[in-house]
Amino acid sequence: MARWETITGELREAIIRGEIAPGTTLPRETDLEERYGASRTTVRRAVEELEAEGLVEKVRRRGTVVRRSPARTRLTRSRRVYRDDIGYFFDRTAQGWRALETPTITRVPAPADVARLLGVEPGGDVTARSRIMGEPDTGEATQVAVSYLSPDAVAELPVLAEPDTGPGGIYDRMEEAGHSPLEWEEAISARMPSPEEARLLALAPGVPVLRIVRTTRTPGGRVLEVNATVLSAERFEIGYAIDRDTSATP
Amino acid sequence: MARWETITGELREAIIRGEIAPGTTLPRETDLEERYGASRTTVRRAVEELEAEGLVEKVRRRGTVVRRSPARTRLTRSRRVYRDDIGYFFDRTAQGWRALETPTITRVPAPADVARLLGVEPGGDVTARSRIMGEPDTGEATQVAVSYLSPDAVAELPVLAEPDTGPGGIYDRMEEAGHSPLEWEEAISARMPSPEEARLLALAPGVPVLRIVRTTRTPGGRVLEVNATVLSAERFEIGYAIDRDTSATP
DNA sequence: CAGTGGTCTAGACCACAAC
DNA sequence: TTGTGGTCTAGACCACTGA
Repeated sequence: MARWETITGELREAIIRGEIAPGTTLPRETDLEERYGASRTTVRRAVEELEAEGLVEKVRRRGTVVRRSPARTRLTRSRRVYRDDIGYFFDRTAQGWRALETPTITRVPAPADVARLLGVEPGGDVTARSRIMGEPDTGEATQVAVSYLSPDAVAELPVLAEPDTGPGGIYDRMEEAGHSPLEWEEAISARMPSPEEARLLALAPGVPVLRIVRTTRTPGGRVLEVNATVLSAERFEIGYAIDRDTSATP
Repeated sequence: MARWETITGELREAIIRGEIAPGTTLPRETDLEERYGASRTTVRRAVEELEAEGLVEKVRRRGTVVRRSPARTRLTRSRRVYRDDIGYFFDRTAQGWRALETPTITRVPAPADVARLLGVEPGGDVTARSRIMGEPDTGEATQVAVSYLSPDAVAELPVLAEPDTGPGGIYDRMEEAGHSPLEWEEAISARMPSPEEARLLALAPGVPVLRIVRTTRTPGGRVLEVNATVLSAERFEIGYAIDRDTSATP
């Protein structure tokens, strides 16, 4: 085992056992050098590992602070989609967030999974409607939502590529155009953020993002839109209840 | 901007644009030193960043390889729990995996969120049933599932702390003891793996894990068990369909 | 404004695995 | 076998920010 791994291990154990409490700092780097008889590089390598695991955060002039995990906000995914006068919504708990600005319309290379769903070649440009959602009061960003539009859908309904799509948004426009009732499904995964996502969402190092991909289909099964929402995995979890299939219980 | 950030940025862009194709290698470290006129430390710092983002993987004697993301397997969460002769199951697609060994019973400090659900003090020891699930053929581990048992439940039903809990497993034992029908809910989040999880699941650096936490309650709302399943976020996604609440549509 | 972490250099030897 | 990345040293100067 490398020297730095030994140091990482001892520090990690002390943190998990609570000997170094959340909010307090690890010994400063020069102290760790002395304690372990290692060079600064080695000590820093050891602490970098803890940072990548999301256990500590380095703060200039203060030291390496043991992170306290914030309580996660639960998003309760509706297993039914609801709508009100404004439009469709997919989450009973999302009412507190608002788009912080008008959607940005760009043409971007579709991510591999989105390209597959939209049926365009990987790396091909598609129209994207990007929104940053957050707390209206503080301006704090909590989610980055990008809606990738099928080229066919944009050709049929150019309004989908306008910043303002009118009452009810893109889904109402699609349904008015004869694609009613739309069908949706969602998939949840996670990955490390891009540097831009980390900046927008103010993510600490070592914090992954949850990615919710919602696919919109016509009743015939044609994909009109893929919405990818990215949010801090440290601050959010996605919950749902499970119904018992009583008919099958012996 | 630090010199290493510049290097990271250029390499990242080349990777995303496909100029350095998945499966091929970045220039070797000595070449990067020369190209950027930087020391080895600086070059390595730049590449470490790409590794932490999950974009590249370092392979000895071969070089720094651009990773190709494996296709994700979709777990379709049932919104209903089913059961057959074996017991309850929560996923229509999980049939291919089997426990690779008998459950390990240990007493471990409950993770903070689990402690909260079980109503024990943070850091307090609870009984844990740990299972490694995987491909029966290859022995490859795909999921680590730990079932944390409420102290009350173990006191009432000591069999829950036995490796073999009999036909139907712990849920059948609980229901036989009068807690029928059990109720479940799930929450999905993500985090970076512990070193042990990374080893067990053979995770590359920069790959987070999905964590599915399922809570088992009595009809009266008492929490009997919390099951935490951890799986590679790169190899799995969790999907579900969304039903339309037709009654509410105008 | 001083002390913390951040960046960078130049050089050395090691360990592993693909060739 | 040997070239790749892995580890480690000793030392220097910088930049930010909280005491």
